Amino acid sequence: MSTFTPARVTAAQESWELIRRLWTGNFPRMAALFAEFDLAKQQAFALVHLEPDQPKPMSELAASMFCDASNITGIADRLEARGLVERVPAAHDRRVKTLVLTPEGVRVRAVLAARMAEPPESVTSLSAADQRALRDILRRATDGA
Amino acid sequence: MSTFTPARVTAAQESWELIRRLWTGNFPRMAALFAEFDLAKQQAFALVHLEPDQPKPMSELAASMFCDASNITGIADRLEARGLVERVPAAHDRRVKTLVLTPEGVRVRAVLAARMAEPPESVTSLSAADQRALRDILRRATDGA
DNA sequence: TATTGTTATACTCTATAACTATA
DNA sequence: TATAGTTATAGAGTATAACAATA
Repeated sequence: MSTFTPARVTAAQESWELIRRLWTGNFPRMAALFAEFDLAKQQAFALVHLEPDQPKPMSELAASMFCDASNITGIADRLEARGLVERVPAAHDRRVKTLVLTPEGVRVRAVLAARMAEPPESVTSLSAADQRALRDILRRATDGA
Repeated sequence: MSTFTPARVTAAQESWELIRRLWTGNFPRMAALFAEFDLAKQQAFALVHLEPDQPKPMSELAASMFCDASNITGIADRLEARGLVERVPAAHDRRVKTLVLTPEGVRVRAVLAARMAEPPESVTSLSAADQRALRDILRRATDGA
């Protein structure tokens, strides 16, 4: 165990610490991926949060990204300047602007999402039985959530 | 499954997606914790990366945090201004400056680390058997790493 | 010559508060 | 009045490049 956990650890605490380690261990891989597309981290996440043919209100994106709505303005500006996203006013409420992936945005998002979904070696190197058991337990854990 | 994963998913891919969901689901809790101590995210992480009575060279901290060394200057400045950290020149190499937790830094770090190590409800609500199985699989996954 | 930490620069992200246009 | 998005502001993090002190 590490720095981040006390001396006596429950199975839940140790699991959480190992999950943290698994996740943060992937920072370099993610950073390299974003750099490859010359996208800032939040731009990449915003892109992946958008789905093809599913206009998403900016306020909704802010909620998904756990940030204030005012931040989305700038992020959308930069993605729009790159031609990856378009602002489309909502029909039912003229205050709302939705974000829509452009064809280029759809392409970039597909690659980003696929690469981000690739499990790290720590997971793929588990036995098939462990992989299934891990999935089943995590399904139970995230069931209500 | 979500946005982030393709239609046909292996157990490893789904596990990875569920881990992502578990981790990002904790953003609000972490944000609230950092706000409680009036610390920016990276300041909190830097603090937790430091251990009592273990002077850490700034360059080493940069490596742990996967960021450029130049960023640590500002982060250390702000932690030092708060009285949580001190810069102590290394004896063996006068180019190196180490960061050391002050007594107050030790106290704050202890609380931060403990709270960050608390597993989310998704994990604690698993059966005891599932918690142990999860821990064992994750141990095997992160074994080499 | 190479390395550690600093500085300068330019950019991105962050929340808050004030504004606009709608509702 | 209330809400969606924008703008302005101030602060924080980010990498790059140039610099000082030291090795």
